[in-house]
Amino acid sequence: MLPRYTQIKSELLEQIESGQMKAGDKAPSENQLAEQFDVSRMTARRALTELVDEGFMMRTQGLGTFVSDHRPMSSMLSINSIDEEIINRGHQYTAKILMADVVVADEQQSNWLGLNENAEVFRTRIVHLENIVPLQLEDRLVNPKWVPEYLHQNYNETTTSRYLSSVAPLTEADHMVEAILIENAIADILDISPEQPCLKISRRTFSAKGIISYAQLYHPGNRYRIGGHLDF
Amino acid sequence: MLPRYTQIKSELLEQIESGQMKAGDKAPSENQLAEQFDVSRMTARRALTELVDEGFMMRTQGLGTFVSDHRPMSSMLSINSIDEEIINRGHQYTAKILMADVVVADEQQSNWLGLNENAEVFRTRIVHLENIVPLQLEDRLVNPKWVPEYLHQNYNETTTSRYLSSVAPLTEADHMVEAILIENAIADILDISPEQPCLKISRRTFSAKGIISYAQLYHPGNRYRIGGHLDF
DNA sequence: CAGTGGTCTAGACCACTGG
DNA sequence: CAGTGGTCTAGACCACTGG
Repeated sequence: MLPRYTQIKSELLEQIESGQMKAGDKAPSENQLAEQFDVSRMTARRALTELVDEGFMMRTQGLGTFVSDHRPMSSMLSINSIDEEIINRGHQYTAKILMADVVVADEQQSNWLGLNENAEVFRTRIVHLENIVPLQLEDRLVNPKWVPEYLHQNYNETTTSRYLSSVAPLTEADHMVEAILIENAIADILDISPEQPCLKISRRTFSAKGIISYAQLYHPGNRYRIGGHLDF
Repeated sequence: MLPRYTQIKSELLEQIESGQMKAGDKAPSENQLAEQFDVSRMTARRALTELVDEGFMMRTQGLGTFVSDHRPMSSMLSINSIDEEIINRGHQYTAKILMADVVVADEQQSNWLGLNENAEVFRTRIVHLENIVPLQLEDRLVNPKWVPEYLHQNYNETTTSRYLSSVAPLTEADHMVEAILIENAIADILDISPEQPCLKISRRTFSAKGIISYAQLYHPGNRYRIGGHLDF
C-alpha cells in the first residue's frame, strides 16, 4: 500500500502528463487537496512539497501552487557513451581493460551498492583512449545479482554502460561532479602529472530492481569537459 | 527569526563541521532532538529530513540517522540560486560585490554574448560566501540591451541570476563544466592556493530575445560539487 | 522486546498576496 | 478582506532493526 501523499502525487502527475493541467496552471490548494482526498492538510502539503522539490511545481506564499514548465533536464549527463563521443569527433577509440574481477566489497563500496559489507561484487577498471591518449578511467562496481554475466562480456567490442543498459534498463541515476587531485597511480594511468586537476564523475545507476552499478569516472581536466544544453 | 527546524539543522551542521560528529556517527534520534530542542517530533524530523535530502545524513528505519561523509551537492538539474542553497544548509549567506560596471567587450567577450567587438556590456564580479568562506566567484557579462537596469540593482538583497530571470524569463541555457587550475588573482579571491583544483561552470543563458548573459562561476574543488538526479 | 524512523491527524497561528 | 502557503504541536499507529 503506497502512502497517501504518493497517491496524491501520482494523481497530480497524471493530470500534468495528460494535459489536463498545463504549465502555469494553478494546482489545487493544500486545503482543496486535503478535502478532495480526505486527508489532513499536512499530508496534502507533503504531496505538493515533493512535487515542488522535483521541479514539477512552483509555490508562492499567498498565491498558490502552479505547474512549472521546467522540464526535468536530461542533457547534463545524458548517459552518453564515451566511445560514441570519441568516434563522433572522428577520432580513434580504444579501450584498455585493466581489471575485470570479483572483489569483496569494503564498507564504502558496499554502501554505494546498497549491499552488506564483504559482499562479493564485480569490478572493472577500463581506460578509454582517444587516439591513444587516455581520456577516461572508468572504475566500476556492479551488483552481481542483477547482472550475473557482467564479467563475461568483451569490453573491447562494447562499453560497460551499453551492456548494462541492455540487460537492465535504467530507471534512475544519481551523479556527482567534482574537481579533484588524484593519486599517483591514477595519474600514471591517465598519463598526466598528479598536480593536474581532474574532473571526476561518480554515478550510481538504478533499474527497476535496484542499484545496478556505481561508476567513478576520472578525466584529465585539460582534455575533458562536460557540456550541456537546457531548454525550459 | 529563522524557523526552528533551520536552527536545529545549523546546530547539527556545526557539530559535523567542528568534528564533534564524524562520518558514520549516529545522530540524535528524532525523539531525542525533539526533547533537546523542546519542539515536536515533526519539527525535529523535518530538520533531519532536510539534512538527509541535502546529503549530510543517511537514515535507516529501525536503526537511526547517521552522518554521511558527503560534501554538500548542488544540483545541476536546475539553475538554482547559490544563496538559497547556502541558506537551505542553515548557513549564513553573504555577497561581496567586487565589480559592477560597464566594460568594452574584447573579442572573446563579444563572441560569448553574440555582439560586435568593442560593444559596451555590463560586467559584475561577485563573491558568494558561506559563513564568511568564499564558495563561488561569479564573473558575469550581461547584454545591456535586454537588461538596461542590471547595474542598478542591490545584489546584496538578491542575486544576479534571480534578477535576470525576473526581467527576462529564461528559455535556454548552455553550460560547460571543467576542472581547472586558476590564476593567482582568483585564488586570492577564493582564499585557496593556486595549486588547488577548481570547478568552473560557464553558462550562457537565453531568453526569447537572445543571449542575456554569460557567467563564469569558479568554485574551490574542496568546497563544492555538483550533484544531480535523473529519472528516465 | 525497546527504540528507531515512516506516516498521518486535526487542529493552531503566522506571513503573505490579491482585490 | 478571504485565501494561500509556512510553521508547529501533541498526539497516534505502523514497519522495521537489533538484541
